[in-house]
Parts: sequence; structure tokens; C-alpha cells
Amino acid sequence: MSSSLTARERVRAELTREIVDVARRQLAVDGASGLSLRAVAREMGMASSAIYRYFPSRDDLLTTLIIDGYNAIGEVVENADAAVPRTDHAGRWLAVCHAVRDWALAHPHEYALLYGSPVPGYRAPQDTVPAAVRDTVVYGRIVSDAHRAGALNPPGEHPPVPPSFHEDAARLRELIPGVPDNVVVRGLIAWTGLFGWISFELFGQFNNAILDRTAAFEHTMRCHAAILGLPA
Amino acid sequence: MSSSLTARERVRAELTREIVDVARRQLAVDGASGLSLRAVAREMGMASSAIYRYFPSRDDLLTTLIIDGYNAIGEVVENADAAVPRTDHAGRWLAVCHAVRDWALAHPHEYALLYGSPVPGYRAPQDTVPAAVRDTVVYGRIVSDAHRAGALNPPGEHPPVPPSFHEDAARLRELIPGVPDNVVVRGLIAWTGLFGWISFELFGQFNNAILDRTAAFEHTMRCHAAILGLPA
DNA sequence: TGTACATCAGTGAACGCGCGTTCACTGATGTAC
DNA sequence: TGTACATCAGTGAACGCGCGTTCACTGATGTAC
Repeated sequence: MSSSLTARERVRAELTREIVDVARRQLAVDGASGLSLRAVAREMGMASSAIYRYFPSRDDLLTTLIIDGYNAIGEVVENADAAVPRTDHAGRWLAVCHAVRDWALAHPHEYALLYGSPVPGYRAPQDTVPAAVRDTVVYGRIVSDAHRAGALNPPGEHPPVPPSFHEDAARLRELIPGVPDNVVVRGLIAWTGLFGWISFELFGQFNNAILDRTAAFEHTMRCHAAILGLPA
Repeated sequence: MSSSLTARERVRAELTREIVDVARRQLAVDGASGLSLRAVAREMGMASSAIYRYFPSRDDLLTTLIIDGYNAIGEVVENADAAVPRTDHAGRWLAVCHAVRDWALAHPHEYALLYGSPVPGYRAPQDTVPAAVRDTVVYGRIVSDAHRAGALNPPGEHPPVPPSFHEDAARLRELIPGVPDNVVVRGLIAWTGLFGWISFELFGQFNNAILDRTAAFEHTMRCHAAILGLPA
């Protein structure tokens, strides 16, 4: 119960949250390498050394931002999926695609922190893993739901699966239960294709090449659904 | 003719090259944000101000590194393509895929500079464009060669093409001449899938998920070829 | 309810570091006659 | 071939800035009796 917290504890929780908020705002403006404890302290009107009462180092603050970011994407994806009828698998896939892209366009630097080049000198601790797979679980569930509904039939030829991929596919089935190897690959293709697209769009590779990106994205993700074998 | 250069000009050209080499080595170790003119000067045993006789600013040096990087990828891709018989279109595609990935694994920080998060505060000038599309031209040629050979038939359903994507597809046909819209999309999917994969692998998204990455990559790119409709 | 002590938040100065860029200057290389 | 002048490369000091982190200290909040 929150009323059982002492005044000190409540202030501490509040200030911790505020530090993270300020840091996130600076991240949004300057990018990860522009994030500095001193700047955060300055904006909060406190001594730079005071931050160390809340975060033992800059890297810990970064870790918090990363976990928050993954959770933000995870939440947005979960909500998008939940808003579509369970049996409309293609619709669910399209909804989550748009959700990720919209979030990325609204938070480009946060997206870059999660899916772009690693921050030099920073080693992500294992704590980020649960948050990092939160969205992935949703993609996997959509595909395996479709498979369980019996309507999943990826078109075209399927090259023979090499033995060692068979092992990796087995591991990936923790996220997409029950589907055969050729569906796992198509899932991988959709997954890397979704984020490959967004990264290309955000990082400038589509400049001078694709103008109506929303339309091109929508169409491309529809094609991914067709390639996955999701009934339209 | 190089013998017509004065001694001064020859030394200047040599030193310029050496500065770029040292900078590239530092980039490889510390990443883009760790690249500093002072460190380059230190390693070359000259005053930091001397660098300014060769590059007007740090950004200009970065631009040179970026252009060199795109050219390195372009060359590697061109060579890989050239080593495969012209009519083996799937083989050509697989060869260029491996070429890009091998280069990226060997030069992770350079790859990140080209395809990762934008360097904060750096605006890429228009000069980088010709080098940046050098590899893309090769992918486009493989697909349009296959199309011209009459053997290109992307399997599965093709969602209706929205009008504004039709316009973008027309622009993209400068790189993949002659192919219909549905092939353009599949080309986009293969392209974003290739780089999406490599970025995921390099930036850590495959940790704890895919172990034999070379096998998984090979298989996935084979599937991309099948999806494109390249005869195996 | 009041007092004594422990815990904690926040301060401000300091350490030690690195950076990009400018500027007046020296000395060597190239050019024109 | 030799001299006078212009061009250029490289120096070293300086400007002005920012950073992460540590440390001894003050003063307020919480706890135990």
C-alpha cells in the first residue's frame, strides 16, 4: 500500500521518476551519446553529485531508459493486438506493425537506443531481456494462433532446412509454439523485415527513394502477411 | 599522370590517405562517437591543429569515412556478383548477401556508421549519395536480369497496390528496370530483410535466440530468393 | 510525547580528463624572372 | 643557374567547453527507547 511509505520514500520514488523523465526528454533531443548526468542535474536544479543518490552511474540510468523503452514498445504492441478480433490474424499483424512504426516515428532516438548501433562503452546487463522480448511474444502469438486455427499456409517453394537451423528453430518455438520450421523462417523474415524497414526509414536509407512511406509500409507489411501465409 | 605531381602534392596525398586510415582504425575500435581529430593527430605524431591542413573539420573526415565505407561495400558486392555465372540469379543473390554480411561482421563499427543510428549532430552531405547506392544497383540488376530472362515468378497472393506506392515503385524502377510493381515490393522486402537481418545480428537482437547465425542467414536468404521468385 | 542517535538527501568544490577549433608564428617547398 | 617572393605544412599555446565521479560536509527526516 502506497500510504505505508514514509514521506522520504515517496519523495525518493517521485524524484527517481522525474530524473528518468528528464533523461528521456534529453535522450529524445540529443540522442544517447548526448545524455549526461550533469545536464539532467542542471535541468532539475540540483547539484550533479546529487544524481548519484538515485543512480550509481550513467550506465544504470541508461539501462533504466532502455528497459522503459522496451516496455513502451511492448505495451503499445500488446494494445494494438488486443484491439483486433482474435481470428483476424492478418489484421492483428498489420495493427502491431503500425503500432511499432508509429512509436518509432514518435520516439526516434529511443528507437535508435533500442534497435540502432550499440552505445559505445555500454554493456547491456541481462536485466533488459524480459522487457526486450515483450513485443516479440505478441508477434509469435499471432502467428501461432493462425497456425492453430489451421489457416496458415505459406506459399511458394521452401528450401531444405539445414540441420543446425532446425535446432535454432526449436528454440524459437518457445515464442511461436507449434509451428513447423518453414513457418519459423517466414516469421523471422517478417520480424527482421518489420524492423529492417523501420530502421531504414528512420536512419535515412529511404531518402530520395520512397516518398509516401506510410503507404509503402502498409503495402509491404500486407505482403509480409501474404508471404507468412496469413489469410487476408 | 602521377609523376607530374610535385613532391609537396605527393606528400599531401599520402598524408591525407594516412589520416583517413588512422581514423578508420580508430572508428573500428571506438565507434563513430569515439573518433576524435586529436586522437588521430596523436597517433600520427603531429600537432592536433595540423589535421586542419587536410580536413576543415571533424565532420568532413567523417564524411570521407562514410563515402569510403559505402564504396567498400559496393566493391565487395560487385565482386561477389561478378564471380557467379550471369544466369544463376539465385546464386548471385546469395553471393551478394554473404558478401555484405561478411563485410559487416569484419567491420562492425563501419557498418554501424553507415546503417546504424545517425551520428548525433552530423548531417550527411549530398556527396555520399552516389557511393551509398553502389551496392543497391547490384541487387537491382540481379532482379531485373532474372525478370528479363523471363524466369521470375513471385509465388503467393499479391495484395492490391495502393496508387501512391505505384508512384514510388516507378521511381525505384530506376534501380530495377522493367519489373512490375509486385516484384518491386518483393525486392524491397529482400533488401530490407537483408539489412534488417545483419543489423539485428550485429546489434544484439539475436542474442540467446539464434546460435548458428551463418546457417540461419544462409537459409533465410535462400527463402528470400524463393519469395522473390528467383528460380533455385 | 520527548529526547538521542542513525540514516539519508543534497551541496559545492575538486580531480582529471578529453574535445574541436583558432591563431600567430617558423621554416621548408615551389614559382617566376 | 640563381635569386626574390609567394605559398603552404606544421607547431604550440590558448580558448572555452563539457564530462563522470569522488568526497567531506550540512541539515533534515526517520527510529528506538
